[in-house]
Amino acid sequence: MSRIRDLRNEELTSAAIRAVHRHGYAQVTMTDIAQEANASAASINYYFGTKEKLMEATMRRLLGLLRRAALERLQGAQGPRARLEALVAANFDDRLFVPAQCSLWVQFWSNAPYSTSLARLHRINRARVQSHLQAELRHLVPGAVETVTATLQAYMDGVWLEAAQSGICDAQATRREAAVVLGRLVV
Amino acid sequence: MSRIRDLRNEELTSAAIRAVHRHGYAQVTMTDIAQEANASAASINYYFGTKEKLMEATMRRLLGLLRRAALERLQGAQGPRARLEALVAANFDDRLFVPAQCSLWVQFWSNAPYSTSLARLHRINRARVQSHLQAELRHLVPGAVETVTATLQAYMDGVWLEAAQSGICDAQATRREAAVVLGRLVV
DNA sequence: GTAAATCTTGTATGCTCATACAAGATTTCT
DNA sequence: AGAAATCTTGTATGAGCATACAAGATTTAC
Repeated sequence: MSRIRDLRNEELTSAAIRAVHRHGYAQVTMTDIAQEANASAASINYYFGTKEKLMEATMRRLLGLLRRAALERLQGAQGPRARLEALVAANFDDRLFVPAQCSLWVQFWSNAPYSTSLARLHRINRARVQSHLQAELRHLVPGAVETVTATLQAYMDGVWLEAAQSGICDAQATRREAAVVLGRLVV
Repeated sequence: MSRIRDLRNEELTSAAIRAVHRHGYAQVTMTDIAQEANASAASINYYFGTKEKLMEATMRRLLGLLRRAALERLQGAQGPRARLEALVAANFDDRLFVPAQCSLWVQFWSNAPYSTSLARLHRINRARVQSHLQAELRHLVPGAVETVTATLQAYMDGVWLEAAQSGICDAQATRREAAVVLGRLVV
C-alpha cells in the first residue's frame, strides 16, 4: 500500500464519520463527505469504489479503535474482575466514546440488517466482545454467565444509543458509572 | 374524524411499519409503503401530506402501544417492586416486542437526532418512562435511583437493539430474562 | 528531464424519488 | 336519483443522487 493511499483512507473515513454525524446516515451524500474532507466526490469513488465500501471501511476503522482500546486495557489488568472492568471501560474509551463516533456507531448498527457488509462486521464484532466478556464472567458469576453477558452487552449498547441521542459523551463519567453498574450486577 | 380516515390511518401506519422493517428506514420509499398497504403513493400523501408526517404518525402509534401496555400492567401491580416489574415487562409486551416493531423502534430512534418531529417524540417518551421508573426506584434503591434508572433504560434499549439485529423477539422469554436482571440489579 | 504512474476533478448520465395535480371513482347526504 | 363531498390514482415534474468518464494535474521512477 502506498503512503498516500493510507493517508487518504484515514482522511476520508474520518470525514465520513463527521459527515454522517452531521447529516445522518439516511441523508448523507457523497458530496457531504467530500466537502468534509476538502475533496471531491469523485476522488472518494477512486479510492473506495462505492459509497457502501466507504461505509464499510469507516466502520472497520471504528471497530479497530475498539479492539485496540480493549487490548491495551487488558494489558494492565490482573484477574477476572479487573479484566472485566477493562473490557467495559474500553467500550467507553476517550478515543472511542465521542459524539460523532457514537452517532455513527448507532446508525451503522441500526442499518446493519439492510447491508450485508455491515451485518457481517456487526456479527463479528459482537461475537468477539461476547466471548471476551464470557471468558471473565465464567470466573465471576459461574451460575449466570449467559444472563450477565447479555445484560452487559445490552447495557453498553443502550448507553451508546442514549449518548448518540443526547450528543453528550462524557467518557470518564460513563466509565465510572459503568463500574458502579458492574458492582451491582456482578456480585 | 371520519370513520374511514381512522381506518386508513391504521392501515397506512401499519403498512409503514412492515415496509420499514423490510427495506430499512434509509431506503424505504413511499411506493414500498403503498404496495404494502395495497394502495397508491398518492393516497398516502392525501392522508399524511408528507413522508415525514407519516413516519411521525407511525411512531406515535408505537408509543401509544407502549403507553397502553404500561398502564394495563400497572393496574394489577401492588407495591413498588411489582410496579417496577410491570413497567419493564410492558417494554417487552407481546403486542409491542415483535420483529417489525423492534426494527422500526431502533431505526426511528437512531434517526431521531435528524428529524425534529422524531426527536420530540423521543424526548417525550424517554422522559415519561424515566419518571415512571424513578417513582418506583425511589422506594427500592433510595441511594442509587439515578444510576439504576439509567441502567434499566440502557438495558431495555440495548435489548431492543439486539432484537432488531437478530430479528428474534421472544417476548415471553425476554420478560423472564428482564425479571432476572431486575433481581440482580435491584437488591 | 522526461516518461509513466498515480491522483484529482468537472461534468455528464441515468436513475430514483417525493410530491403536485387533475381527472375520475366512490360514498354520503338529502 | 342527483348533487356534493370525499377519496383514489396515473401521470407529470423537478430535484437530487451515485457513479462513470475523460481530461488534466501531480508525483514518482529512472
